[in-house]
Amino acid sequence: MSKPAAIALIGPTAGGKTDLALDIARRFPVEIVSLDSAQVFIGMDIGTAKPDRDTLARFPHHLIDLITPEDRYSAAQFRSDALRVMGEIAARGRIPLLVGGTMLYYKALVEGLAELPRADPALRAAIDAEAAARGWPVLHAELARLDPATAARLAPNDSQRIQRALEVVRLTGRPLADFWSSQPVVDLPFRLLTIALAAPERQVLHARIATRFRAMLAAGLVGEVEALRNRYRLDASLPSMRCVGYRQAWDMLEGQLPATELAERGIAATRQFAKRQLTWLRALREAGRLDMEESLAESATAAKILGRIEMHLSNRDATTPGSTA
RNA sequence: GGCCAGGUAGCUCAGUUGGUAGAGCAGCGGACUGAAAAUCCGCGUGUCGACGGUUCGAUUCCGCCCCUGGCCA
Repeated sequence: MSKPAAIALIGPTAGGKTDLALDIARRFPVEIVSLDSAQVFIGMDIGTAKPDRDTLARFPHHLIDLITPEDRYSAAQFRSDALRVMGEIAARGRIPLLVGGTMLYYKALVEGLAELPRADPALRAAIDAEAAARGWPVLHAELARLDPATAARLAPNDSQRIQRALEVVRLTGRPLADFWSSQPVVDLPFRLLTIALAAPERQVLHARIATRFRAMLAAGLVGEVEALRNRYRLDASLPSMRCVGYRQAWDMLEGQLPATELAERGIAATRQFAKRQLTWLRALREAGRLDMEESLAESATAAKILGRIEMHLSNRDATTPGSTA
């Protein structure tokens, strides 16, 4: 019994993933599954570079527009949603094509996660209040008593991870490492072909990022954020409003950022985001996770990738070539 | 043309009572298990505008020149 095929197309922002995904969708019986932590938000369209209505009508995307910007999503939620949706697609006789740049989600899907308690908003609020009063290093010191191993690998100012580690240990009485060591080894129920769309030269990537962000502003990004502020109860600490572009537009609307600096700040934030994605990509390459790594700089690249996908799809089970379907 | 204030890292600037200089931002590298487009860690040699002079030694003092901004003609 061979596993169904699936494809993942990952790469840095502004790298050309979307266009290539549509090429693939025209050629093969795939359904696109978004691998993107920002496109899950309803109403956040311009700044997350969601495909337009016509494109979405022709090529339905899964796992976009799942929650409002008031709500929170997570890697664990993604993993469970993605596995469900991928199973449904395969049951229809089609092939899931994951497309996006949220590398933690990719990793969570492929490697799985420990069986940890989910986020507890009340506890997090309490921890935030403590941190505001005493500072994160103090909480880091507290963590060192409750979960020394985790505290040792976290910096005293790593607010988010200190908070999470404290949350887990206060909720369960067990340190994080405990959960990690009993984490089940994942056997992904798909034959996954992972294609990394490598960034072009840094200069070229930066130019593309600048052009794209200016286009977002021209398309009304600030108006989009204003409309969201009017419609929902939002604040600057929400994950939605911390997304690249949205954070800067928010700051401008709050009078914290001069309008003349919006473009520059948004572009810089996007570059920094892309750089972190590239660090992930290098780590994934070194871990042997990438089946193929191509740059769109060459005109022949798309054809090469399509060819590789064709091979992957015709190969019913690469690990046991002799098996019958 | 005269006077004043400046010319120091990619940008904005600090500083050196003369011993060749450091912040923020940007950039680069890294980490990453329910917020991940998040969060955090590390990395600072640059003709100190040019040319002369004084000095053991000048980015610092002096002279002259160039450039920028402002004011006055």
